[in-house]
Amino acid sequence: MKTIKDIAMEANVSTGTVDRVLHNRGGVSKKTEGEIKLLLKRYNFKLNIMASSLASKKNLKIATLLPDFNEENIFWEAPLMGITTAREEVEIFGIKVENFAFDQFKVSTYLSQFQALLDSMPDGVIIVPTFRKETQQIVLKLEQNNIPYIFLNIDIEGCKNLSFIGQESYQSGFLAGKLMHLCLRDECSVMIIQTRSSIDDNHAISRRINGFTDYFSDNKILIRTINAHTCNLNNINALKEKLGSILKNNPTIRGVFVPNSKISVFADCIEDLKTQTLSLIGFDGTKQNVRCLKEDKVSFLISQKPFKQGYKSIKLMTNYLIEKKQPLAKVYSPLEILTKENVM
Amino acid sequence: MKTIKDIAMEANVSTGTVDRVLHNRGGVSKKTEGEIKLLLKRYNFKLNIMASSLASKKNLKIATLLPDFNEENIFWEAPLMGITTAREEVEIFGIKVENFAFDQFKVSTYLSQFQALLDSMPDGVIIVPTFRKETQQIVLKLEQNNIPYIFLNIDIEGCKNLSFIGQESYQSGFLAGKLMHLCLRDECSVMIIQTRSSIDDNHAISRRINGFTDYFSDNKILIRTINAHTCNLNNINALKEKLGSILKNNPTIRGVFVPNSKISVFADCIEDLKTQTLSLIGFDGTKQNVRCLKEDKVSFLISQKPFKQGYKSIKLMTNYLIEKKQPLAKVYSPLEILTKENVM
DNA sequence: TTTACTTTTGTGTGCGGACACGGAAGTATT
DNA sequence: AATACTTCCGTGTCCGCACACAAAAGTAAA
Repeated sequence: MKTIKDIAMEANVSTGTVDRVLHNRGGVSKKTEGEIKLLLKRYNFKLNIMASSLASKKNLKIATLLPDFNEENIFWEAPLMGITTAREEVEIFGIKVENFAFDQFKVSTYLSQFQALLDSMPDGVIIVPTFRKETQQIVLKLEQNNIPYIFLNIDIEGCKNLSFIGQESYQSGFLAGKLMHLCLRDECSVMIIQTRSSIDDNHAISRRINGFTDYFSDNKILIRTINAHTCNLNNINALKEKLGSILKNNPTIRGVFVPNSKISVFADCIEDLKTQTLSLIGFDGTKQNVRCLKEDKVSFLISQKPFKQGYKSIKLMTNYLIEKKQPLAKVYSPLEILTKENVM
Repeated sequence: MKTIKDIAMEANVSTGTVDRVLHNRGGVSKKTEGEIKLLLKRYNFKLNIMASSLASKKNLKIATLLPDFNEENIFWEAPLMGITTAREEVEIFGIKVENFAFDQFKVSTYLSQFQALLDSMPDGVIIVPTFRKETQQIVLKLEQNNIPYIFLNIDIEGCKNLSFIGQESYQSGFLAGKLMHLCLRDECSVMIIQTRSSIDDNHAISRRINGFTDYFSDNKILIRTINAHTCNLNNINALKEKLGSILKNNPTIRGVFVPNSKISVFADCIEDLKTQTLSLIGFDGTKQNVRCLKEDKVSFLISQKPFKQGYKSIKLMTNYLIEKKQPLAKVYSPLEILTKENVM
């Protein structure tokens, strides 16, 4: 492994000059710069990251902006854990990670937390762009400050984000269709439960539904889908009543598809109704969902490995900040199929 | 973050003494050693790996012993790629990785390649213990030389291996049973194809079969299983003939279960036979198997993420060698379900 | 040619730790 | 008390790089 000193000797210059070329610090004549770059290429020179980050002592900071989580909405815990794991791995490179959390039901907190984030002067930002319009303003400020940013979990087109890390929504719905089809016998109908709330405003949910229904039409499988719209997930009794009446009015329903991460709520409701046997398919391996899987209330979950996504976001940003490694524009997580027999 | 210097100052000793304590180099009085260890604990002192490996310049070496791969048997390519990826990540820590490959059909190459490995004086070894008896001798030599070793993919009980990285075979068969059940309608039979060869001598295959059949008995599902034994996978015509006659004699067969990674071979045979529609379930996402998945010849593959396993083996060994981090005794890969809709 | 200034290059120090070496303190022997 | 050891501990150098500072070389104006 060649060192800077080696290169410098061979180019008949000092290490300082090589250093300047390596970091585009300027102040080097065209001629020597050319010679040095040639040698660098010839030997495929790689900086020794250990020595480099040891010497630099520059403290880079990555800031994250994620929805917060609580008992009811535990989904966002996983990405944060991934971020925390990655944080420990990169802190040795002199990289600090600071997390900001907002209430995904209150736009105002999104904006205020972003302001706090911006005030902390980060060198890179990981962001879950929950609100489309507000995100436009936000990224503008980031771009003004020349701060690179990565979208996590939710994608918004037309931004200059370094990368998007998440799921192929359409395909995940398509996969759900396949699994649902396997669970069903003969002719029957499937209920698709949609939750009307601002947070589902991102297109991911509708893309999942499209993928789901397309699976059946693409494969020429006749099936009736019944769309159920629910609003308040907290009012369990109202929910039960609503679901109960739908199931009663549609006795051919054999499958339930929930295109968001809340299937456990419905699974628990339906369990109590104890009508016909149903196959439930939903998304994300949250604790509650996994419990339902184990209790045979849910047949399949499709997970996007949120832990991994969080982890990756930090790693990619780190690689970009330290080594200027440009990540892929879209980093899609594999679609993981969870069922009773392969969880944990 | 406290440094050695900080600790030394607070203990009124020099950095050298702290260093001696940290590395158990001896030559420190009980009294001062106690004081220093107290401070180390109090501040939860962590060595700066960057500085540490930069200064040490000790070149640790990890050697691997895996079956080789070729056109017919491509499975072992994936772990090796994982190892190669990890190699790049750890070489900065001054760790070299050297790979040795043996012919999994020839015990003699296993032993001779091990000898070559041993001659290279590695500091840690990753090994796929394909042959049970010979492995007993091998690990003895490793233990004599105080070389830690990790079992990859195949587990052998009663050895002092640092860790085993692989799959829960029984559970993976059980999962296969579940998926097979989903694919089947009504009463029918399932053919289990076993390949008689010395390499399947490890218990993993039989555990998979046990898990598979247990799924049906545990869930009180009546199903008939037909065991087909094949020997030579190279003689395609003989294979076709054999499978063809079995299928003809057992017209109720609707599912085919192949408990090793060779399902593509059978899938291609059966395709040509074009008898009844069958659901095929097998293991491992090799190129050929994935092709069959895409061509709808195979319904499901259960993958053990061999790339990841290889990757992890190097990382775990590195952590052990550098930071003396003891890995878990058993590191089980999650059982990944692959189907047409979620590959790639 | 001298002076003033800009461009280009060299040098030195420190990041945190590993380890060789030498020296001080303590113990045993004569 | 002098000598010979052993035990214990401090110092200095180097690892490969970043960066501030100094110095040299080149250029332009007087």
